[in-house]
Amino acid sequence: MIPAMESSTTRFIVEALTKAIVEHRLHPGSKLAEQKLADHFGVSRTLVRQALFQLAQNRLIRLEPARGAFVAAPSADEARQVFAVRRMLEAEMTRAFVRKVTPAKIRALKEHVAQERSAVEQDDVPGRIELLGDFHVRMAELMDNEVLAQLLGELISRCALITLMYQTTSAAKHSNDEHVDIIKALAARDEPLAVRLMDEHLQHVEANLMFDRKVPSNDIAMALS
Amino acid sequence: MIPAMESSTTRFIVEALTKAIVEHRLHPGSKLAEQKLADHFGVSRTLVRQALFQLAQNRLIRLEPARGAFVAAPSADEARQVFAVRRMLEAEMTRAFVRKVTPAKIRALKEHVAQERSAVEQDDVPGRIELLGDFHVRMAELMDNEVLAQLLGELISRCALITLMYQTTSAAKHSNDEHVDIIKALAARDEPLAVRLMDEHLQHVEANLMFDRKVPSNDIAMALS
DNA sequence: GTCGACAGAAGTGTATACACTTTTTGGAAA
DNA sequence: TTTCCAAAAAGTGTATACACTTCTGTCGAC
Repeated sequence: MIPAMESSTTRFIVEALTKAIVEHRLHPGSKLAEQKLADHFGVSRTLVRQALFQLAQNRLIRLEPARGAFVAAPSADEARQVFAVRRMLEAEMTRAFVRKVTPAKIRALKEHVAQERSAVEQDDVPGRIELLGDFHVRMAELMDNEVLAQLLGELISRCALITLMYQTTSAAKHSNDEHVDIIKALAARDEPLAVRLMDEHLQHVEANLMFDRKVPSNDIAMALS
Repeated sequence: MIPAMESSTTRFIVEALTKAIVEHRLHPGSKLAEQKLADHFGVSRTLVRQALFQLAQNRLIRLEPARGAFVAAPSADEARQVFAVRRMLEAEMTRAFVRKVTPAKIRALKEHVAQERSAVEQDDVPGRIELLGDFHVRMAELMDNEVLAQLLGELISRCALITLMYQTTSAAKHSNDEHVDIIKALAARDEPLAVRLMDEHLQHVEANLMFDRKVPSNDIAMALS
């Protein structure tokens, strides 16, 4: 390990693991053994541990004392809470967005939705999940509020895990359609409609989750390769 | 260091440092040298580093590569963003609270406000800051949404740092009074009024910050500009 | 006197060592 | 075969070692 690697090594590990978890290559409940991860990334356990601590703060993994790290398996109850917070935050975000809307912003959102559509149509599951979530982050970014964007990003990471645990494939197209409708309302500066559509959209996403589905457990070497 | 200390040692360090930062015993910009902290807490740098990483994720400190950790000094712009997010989140939280209000919840809030008042009257600055912030966290907790409570808690920690950097003493009493008014509106189940009061309250808190006050910063460039 | 270079000190970044805990395993007893 | 227990293996938690970077202060060139 070259020391001048800027310490963003940890960040790299965090992102690789986040991606693997969010894209479901690492299943909820899987054990993340430090030495195995260290070997895989070619670093010492030190850096892996730092990364695991960060992931634990993001609630993507669970750390059990003296037992190790496990990919988080959010309960249905936690899922409901996360969605409740998202609805609160995004309702107001939508309001604020309408008040500050510009043609350029609408264009940016439309472009994003087009990408979504193509991912949905190609049945690109990981890409689809990421893009459908990013729609909401993109809105936050367009409001020039990094704090909001980052917070929402974290919430949506948690949602992605939940979504991938529970979401049916058929719901994706529906989400994409709803995004289109939301943009129309935003462009029309119809605040009540936009807020209502956003709220209903999030309720639909939540309602379509299948909380009774069973989740498998798997091995890390395969998922990260 | 006894190994069976459960690894909550790190948590202890995080909390001690958080308290010190939020109570302004560590000034924004101060350097946090790992070995000094390690000596102070009687542990190795390993645990201190873990704690510093966590604090960095909470935005209470800033980590500069190869240079070390410094107590964060949120910019006025960041303060505005944080408050914008709080207003979004808490407006909706207030709405939801009104819909789920019970006499017991009102009683809990009233009790809390009484504590606030006593801290304000005794000029207990750290206690006052903590309690005034906790009012909002308490509301979140009363809604049985841990995710919301924790998120708001983090936001308010950041606000506490901002507040302590910028808030005038006189504003505290005002905040306390506004909390009383909010509770009245909640008890009366007057949703529009409660939401409006909460929004105005947060705007007042923000407006009363003195962004032009010179902060005791170690950053020479800023101090001399 | 000012500037720059260099040596040492101080400090961070990563790896490794070691103590302790949990899990696994192998076999003996029932 | 099943159950239980002990010993080994594997794994986590913390401390320490060492390489590298940044800072500081001195000394010589100008």
